[in-house]
Amino acid sequence: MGLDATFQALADPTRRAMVERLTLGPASVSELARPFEMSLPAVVQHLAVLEASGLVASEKLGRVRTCRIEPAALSLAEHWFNQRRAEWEDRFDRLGDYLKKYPDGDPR
Amino acid sequence: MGLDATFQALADPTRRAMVERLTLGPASVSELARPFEMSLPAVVQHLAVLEASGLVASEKLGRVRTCRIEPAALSLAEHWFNQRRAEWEDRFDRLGDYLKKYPDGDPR
DNA sequence: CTGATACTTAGGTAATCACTTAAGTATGGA
DNA sequence: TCCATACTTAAGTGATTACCTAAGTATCAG
Repeated sequence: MGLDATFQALADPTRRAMVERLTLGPASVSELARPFEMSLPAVVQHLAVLEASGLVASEKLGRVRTCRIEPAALSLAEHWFNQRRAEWEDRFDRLGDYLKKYPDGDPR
Repeated sequence: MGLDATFQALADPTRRAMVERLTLGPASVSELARPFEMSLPAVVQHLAVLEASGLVASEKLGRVRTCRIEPAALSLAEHWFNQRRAEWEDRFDRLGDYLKKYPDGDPR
C-alpha cells in the first residue's frame, strides 16, 4: 500500500481496465473476468495485485466475491502528480521572477 | 510512450525520486546519480526506462548528458486519474454505457 | 600527451511477473 | 442428492527486472 504498489498495479493494461470497470461500480470476479481472454486464475492474480496495492477491496458473500475500488488509494497516486505539477509550475514562477528582475540577461 | 510504460516507470522509488529531482530543473546523469548508493550503470538503466516512457528527455553536450522532465507525459498519466475521478463521480450514469459497449468483448 | 571525468557497453544473476493447466473447495438450485 | 457455478490452490514456465562488475569510449584540462 504505497506508491510503488499502486503504480506497479496500474502499469498493466488488464488491471487498468479492471479499475476502469470498477470505477463505474462493484462487480463480481467472473463479471470482471468476462471481457478478457485469459484464464480465470490469471484474472484473480491481477485482482490480488490490485488488492495488495489497496486500489481494490473485495468481500465474499456465498460463492460470489464482490469487488469495488478504493478511491482513497487512487487519490494518493493522483496527489503525487499534483505535487509534481506544483513543483514544476513553481519553478517557472521563479524563472519568471528572475527574468523580470534581470530583463537584459545575466546579472553582474 | 503509453500508460503502461509511464506507470511502470513510476512504480520504482528510485525513478520516482529522479522525476521529483527533475521537476525542479534539469540535471546531468552524475548529478542525478549522486543521491543513490547504486552503481552508475544502474542509474543509467533507470534513466533509460524513464526516457522510454517519455517522462524524461536528455541531450548530450560534450561528455555531459543533461536530463529534463517531459511534462506532457506526466500530464497524460495525470489525465487518466482525472477520467477515473470523473467516472467515479457519475458512475451510476456510466455503468450502463460500459456494459452496452463491452457486452462480451475486450475493453483494451 | 596524460590523466581524470562522464558516461557507455557488455554480460551475468537472482528475483519477480504474467500467464498457463490441472485439480480442489464451497455454495446454491432442482 | 446431484450438478453446475464461482471461485481457489498449486505448480510450472518463459520473459522481464533490477541490480552488479568489468571494461570500453569520448571529452576536457593541464
